[in-house]
Amino acid sequence: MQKILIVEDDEKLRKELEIFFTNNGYEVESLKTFDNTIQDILNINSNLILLDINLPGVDGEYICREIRKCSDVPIIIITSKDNEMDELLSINYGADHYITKPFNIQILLAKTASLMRRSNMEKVQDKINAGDFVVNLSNSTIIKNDKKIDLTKNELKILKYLTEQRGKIVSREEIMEYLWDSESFVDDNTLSVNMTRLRNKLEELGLKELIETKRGQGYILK
Amino acid sequence: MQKILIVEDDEKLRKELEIFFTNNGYEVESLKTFDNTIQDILNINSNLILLDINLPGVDGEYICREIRKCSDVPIIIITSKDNEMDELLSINYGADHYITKPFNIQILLAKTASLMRRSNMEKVQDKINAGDFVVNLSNSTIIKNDKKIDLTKNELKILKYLTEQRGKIVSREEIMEYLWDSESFVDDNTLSVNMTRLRNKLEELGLKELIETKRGQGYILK
DNA sequence: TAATAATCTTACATTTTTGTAATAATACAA
DNA sequence: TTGTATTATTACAAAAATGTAAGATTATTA
Repeated sequence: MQKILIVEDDEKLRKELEIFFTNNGYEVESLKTFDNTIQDILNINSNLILLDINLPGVDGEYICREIRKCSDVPIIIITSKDNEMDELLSINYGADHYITKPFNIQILLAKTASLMRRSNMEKVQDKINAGDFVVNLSNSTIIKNDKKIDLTKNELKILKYLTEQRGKIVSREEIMEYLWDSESFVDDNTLSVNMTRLRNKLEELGLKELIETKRGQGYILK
Repeated sequence: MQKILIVEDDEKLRKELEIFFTNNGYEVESLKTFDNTIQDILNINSNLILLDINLPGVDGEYICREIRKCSDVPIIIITSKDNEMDELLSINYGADHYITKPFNIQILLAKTASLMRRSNMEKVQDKINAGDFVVNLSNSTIIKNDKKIDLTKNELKILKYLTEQRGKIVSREEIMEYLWDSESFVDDNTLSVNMTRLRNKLEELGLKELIETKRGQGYILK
């Protein structure tokens, strides 16, 4: 169940929001005192924060920034001032959306749902979709159509590196540094060997000549 | 250089946007005819799309959904109707933001910048930041403070799985299915062994008793 | 408390991954 | 074309990862 944290001093509005979001299937928690706001907010592990920017004796902008230092939780700012500077500021200090009082609560609901959906999807994006194939980082596999092949740690790293810079030439030195942290001194030829191994697996998937050698310059993933 | 694609039939507004974004350091491309809109949009590889929802003879909602099928590019909807249904709809069919004409162009600039920043960060999120430690999927390592330890494929998968559901109890069966695809029939005890190995590495990092056994139920990452 | 079932630990054999060495192939310049 | 530097390939040995077996712990319940 998704949890929404409400940080709002106006008791009437707070209650209204609590009831509304509870009725719409969310778990709701809210802050009623504001003398230790940042700590309180960070202690409550929520999926979205509804934050009134004009709390008594609290710098809302500062709070927003502090939250952002520790967390990517979506933040919706509630403001009562309708001028544009407010909007600009809220964008700049890390909030994901703002609404001005009074607001339409159905729109707020749609926006919270949309932000949470996005934030959930962002959780761990561990697949690189390269169009003609997909690299799965946590399984260490490459998938094309319905064929799947396991990659070893080295093969995965090379392929990931090249895929991220698809279309660019990547030097052998760069790849070697990425592979071996330039700690242990590994023979230059070892890269060639690993390259061959990767290429063989790619060819098993029908990805022939995906990695092209640019003699004297490096490799390029086409 | 970031590229913005403008899809707007009002020539005056289109020109204005082109000039404005060009002056602000973006590469701008725009659609002037709308008889093959979806294909045109998909062919132009842009970092953000500014889409007028009321194009002559074109269903903007449909376009938006079609784009979403193929791409996660941020979409900002331009609408002239100021009623709420429009906003709700735009949220639901995949747009990231909407603006109503006439709009303040500085606010639009801020919003485009913010959406593009977010979308760029989303590219490959291959690290799980768990607060007290970080799991790096492409290196297959776990990092705490400045200490780094290599994880094997199995250890990584178990830790990833538990971390993603931190605070929840995860059954042994679930983990085993995740580890071995329920293809090969691996002994139940093998999980225990892998668990021990992972726990030993975690302890090397000072992460003692991070994974707790819930006898009869599974494991929980605290 | 004793019996039982669940989980843990350790040691070991097998398989996989990795790096190196020796040799081959290739592209490019003289 | 020939010589040279760069990259590729193959085979092999060392290292790492993995699964299994056997026995040890631990929690739960009768």
